[in-house]
Amino acid sequence: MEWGDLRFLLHVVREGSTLAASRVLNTSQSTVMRRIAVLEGQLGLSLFEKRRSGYVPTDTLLGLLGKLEAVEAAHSAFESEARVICRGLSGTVRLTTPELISSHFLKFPLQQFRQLNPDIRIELVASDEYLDLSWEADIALRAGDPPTDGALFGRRIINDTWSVYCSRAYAEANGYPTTTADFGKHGFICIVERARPDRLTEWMNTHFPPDNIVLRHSSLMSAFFSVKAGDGIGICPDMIGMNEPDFIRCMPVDVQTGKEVWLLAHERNRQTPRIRIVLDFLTEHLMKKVQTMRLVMGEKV
Amino acid sequence: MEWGDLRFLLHVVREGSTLAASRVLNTSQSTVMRRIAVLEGQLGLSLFEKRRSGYVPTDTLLGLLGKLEAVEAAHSAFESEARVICRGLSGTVRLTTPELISSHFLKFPLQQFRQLNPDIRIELVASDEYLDLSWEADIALRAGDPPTDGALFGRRIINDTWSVYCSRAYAEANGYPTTTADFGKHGFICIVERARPDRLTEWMNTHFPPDNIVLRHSSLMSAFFSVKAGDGIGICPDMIGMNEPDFIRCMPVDVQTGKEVWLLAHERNRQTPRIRIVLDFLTEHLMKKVQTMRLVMGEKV
DNA sequence: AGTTGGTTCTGCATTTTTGCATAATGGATG
DNA sequence: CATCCATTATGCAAAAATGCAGAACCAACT
Repeated sequence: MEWGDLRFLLHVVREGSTLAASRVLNTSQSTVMRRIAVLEGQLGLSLFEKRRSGYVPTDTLLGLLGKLEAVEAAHSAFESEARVICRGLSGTVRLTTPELISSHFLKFPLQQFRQLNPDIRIELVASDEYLDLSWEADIALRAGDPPTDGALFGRRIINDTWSVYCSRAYAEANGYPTTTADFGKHGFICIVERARPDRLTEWMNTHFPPDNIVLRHSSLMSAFFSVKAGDGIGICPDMIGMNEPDFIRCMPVDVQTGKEVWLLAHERNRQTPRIRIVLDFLTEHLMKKVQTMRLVMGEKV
Repeated sequence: MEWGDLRFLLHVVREGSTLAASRVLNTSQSTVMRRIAVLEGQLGLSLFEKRRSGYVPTDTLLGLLGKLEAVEAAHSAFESEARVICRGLSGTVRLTTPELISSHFLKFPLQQFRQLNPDIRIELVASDEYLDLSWEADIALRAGDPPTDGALFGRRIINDTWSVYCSRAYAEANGYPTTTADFGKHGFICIVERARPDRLTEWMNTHFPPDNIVLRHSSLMSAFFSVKAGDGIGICPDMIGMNEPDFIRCMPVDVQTGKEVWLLAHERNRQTPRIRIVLDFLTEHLMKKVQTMRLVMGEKV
């Protein structure tokens, strides 16, 4: 049996047709159909009920699904491990961080790092989703709940506090509020949550006057650039807002989210020299920034 | 990455060269070499040190070996499960037993069975090696140590006692011994063990006069046919010898091997109708045979 | 009833993979 | 030193797999 046929099988089960599966597999529909046919012949089993509306898995196939998924998991584990080894051999460190932190906060320090360490190549993955630190990335700078995964190690950088900010241009033109009582005279920029609203969303819904919301953005990133453009007033993590020279901090967002910013890596990389070098550099850089912020904001961060 | 390439990789690791691996894989040496080359390109890793004496795995590849073997195991599990399902759907019962028991002891009863149960197809696998009853076979009739695998169920048929036998033709020409004191006047057929000698081998080495050993066979099967042909005197399990009309039992082999004959199946097949039918039929048949043997040999069997 | 948009399945052309034959290399042996 | 036997690696022909185009079917919609 050709092992690759099982990849075709898996995708037809998942997508429901040879056509849809061919799109995922980046091949032609007739190829998928033929590979399934060959597999059925070799196993001596009917795996699908072929209909014009698609391929419907038989009970026989459903009974094999667990084993099939285990095959996929084993291949994924192999490929993941191969990628980890490949990165190690090439002297690459893969760093993941949210979009905003990536583009706004790390660009300059990473330029510095590259000058100091030309042998270490940092591959930056900007993603608002968490990456798996056992294989998808080596280091994460992430904001969120404190980590609970015992296989990770690292340090807490700062509490993830937020404040209301506007741009200098906006303030010069309109003034800026220092209490929520002043909100009525200003325009606001909202961040629309796709997921269930969290406490920050609730705070905005409670305090931003509904009639004064001039823009709604679907991501923090786009909201940030809208505030920076002077379109209105919005909320922003202090770690970003405090370090943006064009921003004026109006007032704190008085919410206990429990979120923190952490710099993390996988336990097995604790002794990996090139990963430690990047971690130590980032830690030093970030702690200096945090000290500066503490001078301004006190112990809350 | 083409999943099938990992099969090629695994076999090259195991066989030590693309040529040897091609034999196992039933393909050409150049195909194997090219598939490895493609895989190395895709992974961005050097997997082998290519020498004229063969392919030597790199440390990189050795580090991936565990994951690679897990891929193979996952595929094996899938294929095994598919075969089990296939057998079930076709109404086949796979019965395994040693060569001698198979050809000599079961041929007639299985003919009877087929007449009584035309809907159940028995696939007989004659093998002196144990087959895995979770997937390789459904039922085993095997002689050896009592089973310890908790996943198997079945019943003990008989103690695996042995005796010295000769053919009727031999006896008519030469008489036959009833004690080891008579051995000096006869020719003997030995079974040469490949593995470490067991108690039966020791018994033969102790009692068969070295100068009187006329033939040495590498398997019980060939020794059996040699005895039957009248070439000499040899040992044989009573379960076979007692049921061979052309054999004369000279004397018992006075050795406690601890071995027994068992009829076994996997616990998960306990309620599978077609497997139960075969089990019940064989049990009945074998217990009748055993009763007959007990009349002759007493409680030792 | 006709149209639309999804699907499966098939014939044929194109592309890719495989196999064959063989050159080249290196280690073991006489 | 020559020979033998193992191997890897490569060019080219053959075989197999794939992709394309389209027929046929079916359900949903107008």
